[in-house]
Amino acid sequence: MPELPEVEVVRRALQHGVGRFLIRHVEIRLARTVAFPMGDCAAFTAALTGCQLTSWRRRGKYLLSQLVRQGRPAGRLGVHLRMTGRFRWLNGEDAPVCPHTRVRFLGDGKELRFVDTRSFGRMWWVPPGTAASRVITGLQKLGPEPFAAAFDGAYLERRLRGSRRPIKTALLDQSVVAGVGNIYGDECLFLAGIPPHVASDSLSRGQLDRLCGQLVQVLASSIQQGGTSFRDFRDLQGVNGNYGQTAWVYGRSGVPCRRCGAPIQRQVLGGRSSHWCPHCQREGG
DNA sequence: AGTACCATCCGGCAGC
DNA sequence: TGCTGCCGGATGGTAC
Repeated sequence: MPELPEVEVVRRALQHGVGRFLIRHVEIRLARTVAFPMGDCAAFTAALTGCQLTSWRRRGKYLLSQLVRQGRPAGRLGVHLRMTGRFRWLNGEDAPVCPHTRVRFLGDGKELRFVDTRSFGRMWWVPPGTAASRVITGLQKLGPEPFAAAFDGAYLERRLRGSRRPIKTALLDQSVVAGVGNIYGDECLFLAGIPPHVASDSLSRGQLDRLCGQLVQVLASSIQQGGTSFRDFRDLQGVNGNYGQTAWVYGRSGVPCRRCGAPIQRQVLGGRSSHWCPHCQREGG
């Protein structure tokens, strides 16, 4: 369930908190976690042993770290947290290895640990000189970053022209815009006053402008809060968030809208549950 | 081509 | 208390 803001918060913590520790040993406790080289834990382990994880960048919900061995580029490490994946940074301290520990990067009394309850999270080693998208296929059809200048109402109008599918389904489509999941999809539709079920191509330019604006705002504010707007999120120290942000509609079906008191509706769209206020989100509104 | 729909992966948890 | 079914990102397949 980490979406763009949570992944960005993790990226920043990895970038600034973990630093360049030297990986002396890699322990893969669940082989399935390694998506490339698929089924070859030894190759993955060999590729990362002796490396430092230097800069971390984010694309959509993917994390990419530059690997450096003895001062030379040694490929990259890609990570997708999926729903329950999280990193734990152990700087000298001891922590029992829980049963959901999937991968351990160890070195000099420090450890970067990947813990993933439902084990859907994935890691890829991108060999030097290889385009990341050749190994991490999900990167290929990723749409623009919400914070990119190219993402605006005009872009959405163009991209969604002729599409009859619900706007909520389009928002979750990573090829339309990268990084939006169910929570922020519902929240930005509420903030923009648009019901989730309306056909994508029936929205006016003004509505699409508003939708873009609200999406950018809600993502930015969540990053600012530390990405703690959803209950399972933990920082690198394993500490649960401060619930800085409360959802307007997500997960609130049946309870009164925080703004107008009308009962929040729930509807399945594209196989995913959507939550919305029938009063604050009206067609044409 | 665009889209809908399904199963898959997995464990926590709500509801009976 | 113990079972069943729901839930969810992304992918890959089928079907229209």
